[in-house]
Amino acid sequence: MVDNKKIVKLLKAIADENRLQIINLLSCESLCSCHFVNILEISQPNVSHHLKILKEARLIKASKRGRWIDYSLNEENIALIKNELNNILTNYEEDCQCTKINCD
Amino acid sequence: MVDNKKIVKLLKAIADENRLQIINLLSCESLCSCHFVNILEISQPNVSHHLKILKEARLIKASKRGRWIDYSLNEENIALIKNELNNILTNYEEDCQCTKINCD
DNA sequence: ATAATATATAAATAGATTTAAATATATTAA
DNA sequence: TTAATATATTTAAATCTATTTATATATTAT
Repeated sequence: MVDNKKIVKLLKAIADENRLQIINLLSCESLCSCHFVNILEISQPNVSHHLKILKEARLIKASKRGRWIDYSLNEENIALIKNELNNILTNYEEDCQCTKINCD
Repeated sequence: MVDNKKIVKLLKAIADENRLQIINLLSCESLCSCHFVNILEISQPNVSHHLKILKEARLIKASKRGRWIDYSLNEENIALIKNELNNILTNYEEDCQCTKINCD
């Protein structure tokens, strides 16, 4: 049986328009927080909050560059999620918990 | 650019422990609503609510059998969804929206 | 027809998440 | 050292989601 709690946390991390767009934007270049404020047109503390959720889910990583913090995708972990999503959406015999119970 | 709104709705549909377990259970057999009440140990209206969300996301389909309604995975649609999710989490050149903007 | 059962819907509430406003911290520039 | 800038944190408000309770609808069995 899959560890649903952990997967749900990961899924919740990407199940948000702003955070999904952050991931999309980071898929071609690393960016610092200020760019998300401009591009997503949401407040700076809000961006900071979404970045924190993505960081905690280990979907992105941060690296300090002077005054700025560059964010980039955590590719390995994103590959993991991709696998997990595939598993969830794929009929795996070993996960089968058939009840073989009748309704009445 | 990917249609984030639609995808977020899908992700939100699976980003829930009860709904994820419903999908797990349906991966080996179709089941009627009463089974989820027993297995997930949540109220009948609550099960009904979660099934509705999964139906709206077209992840499951319902088929009436007398007094009962059998739920099963919407396999074709799940295959589609899997592709879309893979695209989001994969660095695709054509989706690149590089800003090439400097911080200061 | 009536009772029993499976599921759905509506309304109310509880819980969680998102956002905004204010403030704090850290770094650099003057 | 002081001012400016980038980011984080805290708190409160707003919004969204999940759950419960009560009720409705549909189907079957009696």
